Amino acid sequence: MAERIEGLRLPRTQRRQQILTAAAQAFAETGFHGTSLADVATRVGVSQPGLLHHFPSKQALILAVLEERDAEDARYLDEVFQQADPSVVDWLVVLCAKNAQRPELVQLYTVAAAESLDPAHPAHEFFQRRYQRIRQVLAARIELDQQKGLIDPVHVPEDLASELVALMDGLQLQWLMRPPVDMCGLLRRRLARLSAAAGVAAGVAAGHGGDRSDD
Amino acid sequence: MAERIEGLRLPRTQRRQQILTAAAQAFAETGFHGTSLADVATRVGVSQPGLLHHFPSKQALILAVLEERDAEDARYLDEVFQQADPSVVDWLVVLCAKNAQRPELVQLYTVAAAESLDPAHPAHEFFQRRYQRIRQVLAARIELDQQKGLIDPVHVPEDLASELVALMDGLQLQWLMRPPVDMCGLLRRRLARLSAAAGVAAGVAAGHGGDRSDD
DNA sequence: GTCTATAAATCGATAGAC
DNA sequence: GTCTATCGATTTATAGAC
Repeated sequence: MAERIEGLRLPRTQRRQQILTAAAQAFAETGFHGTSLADVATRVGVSQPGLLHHFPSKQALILAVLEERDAEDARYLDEVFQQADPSVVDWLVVLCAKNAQRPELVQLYTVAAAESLDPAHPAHEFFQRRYQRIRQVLAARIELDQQKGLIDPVHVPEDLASELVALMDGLQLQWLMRPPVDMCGLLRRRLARLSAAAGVAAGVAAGHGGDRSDD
Repeated sequence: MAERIEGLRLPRTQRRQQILTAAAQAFAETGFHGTSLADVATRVGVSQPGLLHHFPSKQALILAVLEERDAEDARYLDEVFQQADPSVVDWLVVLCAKNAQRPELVQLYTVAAAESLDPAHPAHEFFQRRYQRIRQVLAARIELDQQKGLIDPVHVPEDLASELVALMDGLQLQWLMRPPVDMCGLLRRRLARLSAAAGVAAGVAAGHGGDRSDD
């Protein structure tokens, strides 16, 4: 958006938002090393030093992009689940449905997470902390769901959290490829077995199971 | 390995192997765009034009690396399962155990697959074909296992194939981070439920299930 | 807040000697 | 098969005018 108008002066926050949006797209497509500041600047319609006026370095730019998107996500999920704290299944299904509407953002995180394995990558520590945090939050929710009888108590919460995060990451990758897999459908079916099994176990009590074997 | 000896002349195939090894490490660490030919050349102990004598371009180099490693993998798996065709569970467990011994290679594929989402990436078509092929092969094996009663027939083979590939990819990513997750342990436990469930279903016949709820 | 100009380094790739 | 030399383009970042 926005045709190039040379030297047009914009309010600080507005220009910053433009830059963050353009940078997110660029980093998603070509990664950190494959993206030049000139790429981003051109998308915004600003000169490359003009871009560096708002973010002091390329490293600062990608970190700002990642943190801004995380904060945006947190706001969205807080809004959807205002009062009640949702079950793990509901939480992940809503998140996946949201992600299905923004492939660029999913690609940004897929690419950046992989790149960040390099200790010299600017987002290396960011992603290490992020994965620890996500697993912790998810494990805590799993434990709550287990107490409510929504998830089979045989699962170790931390293990199931790692598995579900892995599944989502992997499905996102294949969903971004061609032909795309049915990311949300596959996740939903996997999650349905978690709750269905616990429902059977909790509802029928112990001693005799349902007809459905397993997943 | 190999301390730098200027101008040392090596046989074609040997030098090519050196280059492929060094390039695999470099691309794994910093990705395609983040790796320079000079990086790779220095690791090998050769000049940058000397490197380009063996591979005509950077693009040709990364493609050669990826194809060579795929072929190596195929040879290894053929060797392990010489006569019998293994079950899906055995096949994936062996593959995961092998991968656990070579984090650099796992990282190469994790990073390259994510980068390759960009249509302009040299390995874009390579990875699209690769994922299609892997899912097909895995789905065919799943179908065979289902006929043998090793895997619950409720699963759509193509769907389970996508899910297992996703799980492995995602676990690899978390295994490469710190703290690392127990990649093979988590995979094994997930796979155990696939076979245990079918075992129960097949062994006890239909109509009444076991005590174990689900996964 | 945005620009032009430019520094200083590095990139992939080629030419040609040995 | 390997090198030195080099081209031409691109990179991040800074200096300073407006």
